[in-house]
Amino acid sequence: MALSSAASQIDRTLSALADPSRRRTVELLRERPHRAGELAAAAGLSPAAMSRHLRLLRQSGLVSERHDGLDARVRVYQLRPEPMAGLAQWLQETEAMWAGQLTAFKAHMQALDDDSPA
Amino acid sequence: MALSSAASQIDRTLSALADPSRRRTVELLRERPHRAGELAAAAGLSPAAMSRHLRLLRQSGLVSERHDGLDARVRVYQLRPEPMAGLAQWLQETEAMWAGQLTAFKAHMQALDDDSPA
DNA sequence: AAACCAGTTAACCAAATCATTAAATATCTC
DNA sequence: GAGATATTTAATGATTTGGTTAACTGGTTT
Repeated sequence: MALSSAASQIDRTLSALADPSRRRTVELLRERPHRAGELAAAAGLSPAAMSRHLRLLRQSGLVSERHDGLDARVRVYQLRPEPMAGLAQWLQETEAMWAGQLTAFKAHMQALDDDSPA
Repeated sequence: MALSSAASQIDRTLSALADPSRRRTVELLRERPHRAGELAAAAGLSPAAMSRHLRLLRQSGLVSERHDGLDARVRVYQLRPEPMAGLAQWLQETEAMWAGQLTAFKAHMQALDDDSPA
């Protein structure tokens, strides 16, 4: 199994998400795709700064870029599922040791969910 | 809900995990608690460097420290579940978005289907 | 008590990181 | 074609980060 490459992908994902501006950007993107300019404004950054963050997010595989159909100047960014899924899996491996505690926690959350109306 | 405080805890967790040496350390700790010296040797770091990483991991809430019962000089580090669970939950919110997009996609297809007939 | 051992802290340095401003690339609109 | 617009890239500078070595703190051993 290619553990080392998987590991370095986790590293890339984590260091990409470590920056608050990039994490904010990802949170915006998980609602829906956004234009680069929208992201810059919403994150309170200059277009240049956001562009650099987006390049890093692209290189880390967290986002994909496409050109808008109507106006080819605008670039639309979208979240890619793979790195997040990989990180989730890494976390699950970590959580295995807490199986007992987590089972209790999940049972608690499940109980809360069950309270929610149909 | 205290989103901002929860957010900054996520930030602390992510930036703590972003460093490869610290991520390696966490991977060692998720098998079992370790002494500081063991962690330094296993991660290929000087005791001083590892000590600084452990301080940061402690401050971020990812690990707890205790003194060994027999030899009070040695410090045993252990993984704490809360920050990892918080990060897992944040990731789940992302997965919810995939489900949401899929739902939207299906709705879109449904709308097309409704247009199609006869 | 003297020497030793586990670990942390302090001071210092090199490398990485992030924002900013200015210039460059396309692309659109008139 | 002449601007305006959306975004990226380059150059620069300040801040942060991670490692090293050397001193320091407690605790142990003999």
